[in-house]
Amino acid sequence: MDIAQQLALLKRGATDIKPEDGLLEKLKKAEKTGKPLRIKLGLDPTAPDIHLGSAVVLRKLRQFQDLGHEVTVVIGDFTAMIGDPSGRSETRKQLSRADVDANARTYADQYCRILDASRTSVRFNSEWLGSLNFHEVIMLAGRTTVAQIMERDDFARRFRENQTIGLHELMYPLCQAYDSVVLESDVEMGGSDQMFNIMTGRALQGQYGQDTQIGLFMPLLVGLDGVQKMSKSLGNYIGITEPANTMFGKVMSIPDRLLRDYFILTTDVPDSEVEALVTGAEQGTANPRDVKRRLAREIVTIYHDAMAAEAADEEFRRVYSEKQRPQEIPTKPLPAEALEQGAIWVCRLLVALGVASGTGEARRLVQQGGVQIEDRKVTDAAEEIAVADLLGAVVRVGSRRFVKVDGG
RNA sequence: GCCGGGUUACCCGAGUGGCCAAAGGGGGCUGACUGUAAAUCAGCUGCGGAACGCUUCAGUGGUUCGAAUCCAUUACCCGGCACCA
Repeated sequence: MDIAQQLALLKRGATDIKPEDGLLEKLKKAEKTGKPLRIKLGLDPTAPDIHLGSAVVLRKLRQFQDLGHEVTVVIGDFTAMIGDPSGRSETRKQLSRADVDANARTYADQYCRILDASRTSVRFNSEWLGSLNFHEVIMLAGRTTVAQIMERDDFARRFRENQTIGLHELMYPLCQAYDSVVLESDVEMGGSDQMFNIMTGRALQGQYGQDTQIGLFMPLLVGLDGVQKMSKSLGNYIGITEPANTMFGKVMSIPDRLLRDYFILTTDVPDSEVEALVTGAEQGTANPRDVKRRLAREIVTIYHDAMAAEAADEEFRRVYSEKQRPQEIPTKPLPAEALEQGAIWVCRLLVALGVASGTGEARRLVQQGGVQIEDRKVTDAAEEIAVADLLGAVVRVGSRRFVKVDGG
């Protein structure tokens, strides 16, 4: 692959590269010297679950690796004690050593599904930040100015609005920047919210007389709700370890307007093809549902395999397009009370099967016509169901929840 | 330490003595429709076998026939000021 092609590949999906022509320079340098580039990614040790959103950056790193470069993942265990002030108002809680280690292990299990482990090293930034003495810290702080640090949007805003800014928070960008100095990184990746921190790294490297890193920024992937960024805590995420069927279904539930972003950021489908697919969906020459199915298959193939994707697609069509039962239905035993009395109140049954949290909710489901027992819609919320009608029967709640009653 | 503001359901947030199980929005759930678990529209969304009852508005204790609402107090959060320099 020549350099122009490499550049095009690496630029795909990126929101920003700073400086713009820096990446080209770096690639040229690597080719000339034969030395791989060092790509750095800082990770927060608090949230170990990798989802499609966090995978956007990881997949970009993988592209670098496939081109022969080296990745260093920095676990910000030291900086976590400060808490990156970006955006959030509440101070982050401190993590114990054990928590950090446990989270890091979880990361390791997950990131190797995307990264090439042989070209990845993992470092904790407490390794070098933890041993700086106060004199060194002050000297480090002297490399920058208050005016520079206060350029950061959220600091500027908080200052303007008379909100508290801890002095230690001002040190955060400096810590992350120092990581880059220690690692002598060539490229630092991050979400678009990392702009300031990464550029501070670039400036600090210059202060230390190093070749300065460039920042490569990827957009934040919008979650299933179509509004907020994908995150575990908002529940609008697709985890990369989720079962194929779940993953497929979740992809099918994204709003149509996110199709282009998802194709570009989460799959390897070539740009030209993405464009054709998406415009087809937008102009009605292609069924958006089918375009989305294609997307879902691509994604499932990446994290499972082509066969699993095919099967998930089949299953989806079966259950949602043809309104049939899924292949596998979880089985639950018939509640004891039903056996004793020969019949059971529908609402109590739904609670016992775990599809309703209380009889109030169950009553609502029945009244709204969402409950079927063996293809018969239950309409009377007071109905008693005979045991004979229940053994081995499939209970359907809504369009996607199925439970089979144990046949005994 | 002082002064002020705050704490309401999954989340945000209205409510300042009865008409409050508590507006509105978000989220979730169900239905209709279809091109799909998209979009749109409609309903539901404290608990209970349910035109009745029960438990809720940070905790506790009061006032009152009656408290999310008034008083006292405790805890926590947010401001400001002071102390110290």
